[in-house]
Formats: sequence, C-alpha cells, structure tokens
Amino acid sequence: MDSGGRILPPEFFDRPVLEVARDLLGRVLVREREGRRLAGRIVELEAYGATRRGQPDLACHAIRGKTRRNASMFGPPGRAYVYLVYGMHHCLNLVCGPEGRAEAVLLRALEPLEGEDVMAALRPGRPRRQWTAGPGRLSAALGLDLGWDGAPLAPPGLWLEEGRPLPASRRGSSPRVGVDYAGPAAAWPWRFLEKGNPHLSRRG
DNA sequence: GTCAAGATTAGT
DNA sequence: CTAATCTTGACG
Repeated sequence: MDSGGRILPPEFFDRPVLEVARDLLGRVLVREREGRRLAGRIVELEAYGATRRGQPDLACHAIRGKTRRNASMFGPPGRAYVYLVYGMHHCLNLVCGPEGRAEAVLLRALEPLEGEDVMAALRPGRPRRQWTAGPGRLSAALGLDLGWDGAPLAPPGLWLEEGRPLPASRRGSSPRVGVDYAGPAAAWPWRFLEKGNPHLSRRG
C-alpha cells in the first residue's frame, strides 16, 4: 500500500519553520518497523524556534543555546529531534531551517492510514481515536523513542511522503499547547491543524 | 552534587 | 484535579 507518494527530501525542511509547518499538514509520516509500514496523515503540529516581531520564542527548547538534549535542533534540516517529557513520554520533532538555526516542528497528531493493527498492538486497550492523538501517544503508536533523536528522515525507518497538502481553507491555528510558561510567546498562534479532524489531540 | 520543573497522559 | 516518573539543565 502506498498512501503517501514521493518522499520529501531534506530540502523540503530547509525553509523557515512556519512555512514548513503549514506545508506539512496533510503530508504523510511513514515508519517502517519490523518490515511493516505504519503511516499516518499529519493533522496537527506546532512550530518552534522562529522569532516574531524581533521577539525570541521563549517556548523553544533551544532558547538558551545548544545543550545535550536539543543538539539535534541545531543540526541539518530533515532530521528527527526526539526528547523525553515528564519522564515518560517521547515527542517527535522534525528539524527545519538551515543548519545552526534551531527551528523544528513538533508533530502532535496523525490520522492513521496504514499498519493500524500494529498501532493497536502498541497502544493496548486504547481506542483507535487515541492511538496517534497527542505527541506522546503518536510516538508510542509508532514505536519511537530517544534512539531516534538525530535520525535522518529517510528510508529505512522514518520518513515523510508527499500526501496531499491541506488547502488553506481547511487549516486552523491556535496558541501552542502546554507552553504557558513562555511569556508573550505562549499566545503566538503557532499550532496548526486540520479543522474538525477527529484525531486532534484536543479541540482546535 | 543537588534539585526543581517539564512542548503529557491516564485515572480518580 | 492530580499522580506518575526521570532526564535535563541550572547552579554551586
């Protein structure tokens, strides 16, 4: 089964993060695991690391410079940045912008397309609606952990396919989730989503 | 070395 | 609403 189409190359991610974020809605994330294709349509994500009217993004992990955890964000575009939050949940980001820039998009929700039996097995007891709704759940459903930090977004393993970009008319935005500590940046509308999609981590 | 806090989730 | 759970990063 091939629901995605052509593979998105590293150059796709070598653009301003806000531009890439909007362009990623409707694209397909593919994970090859033990010979099985797990795939989902991107329906919700957030942009991090850009500046707005000259103001720094206080919600970005890289705000205080390069550290052991965020090193991948400073690396070349088209790679994964995976980190652990609250000691138990992994979050998958896609590194954007030129090397040295520290911009990335956090994938927050997918609409399952392929390998649903595997996702179900990785999320025992959970309803289909919840398999990939939320950054932690998404990573769990695809079997992603810290070992994927820094991995190139290319076969084999993890990559993105063209899918169908979402028309702007179906796109929604809102402040990012869980960044109330970020001062002015907490209100910036850098969460992008497909309006009305049932797999969102929460209402748009 | 020590310690507070977190780009979340599940359960009461 | 709150517990869970542990790495990270700031500070000394």
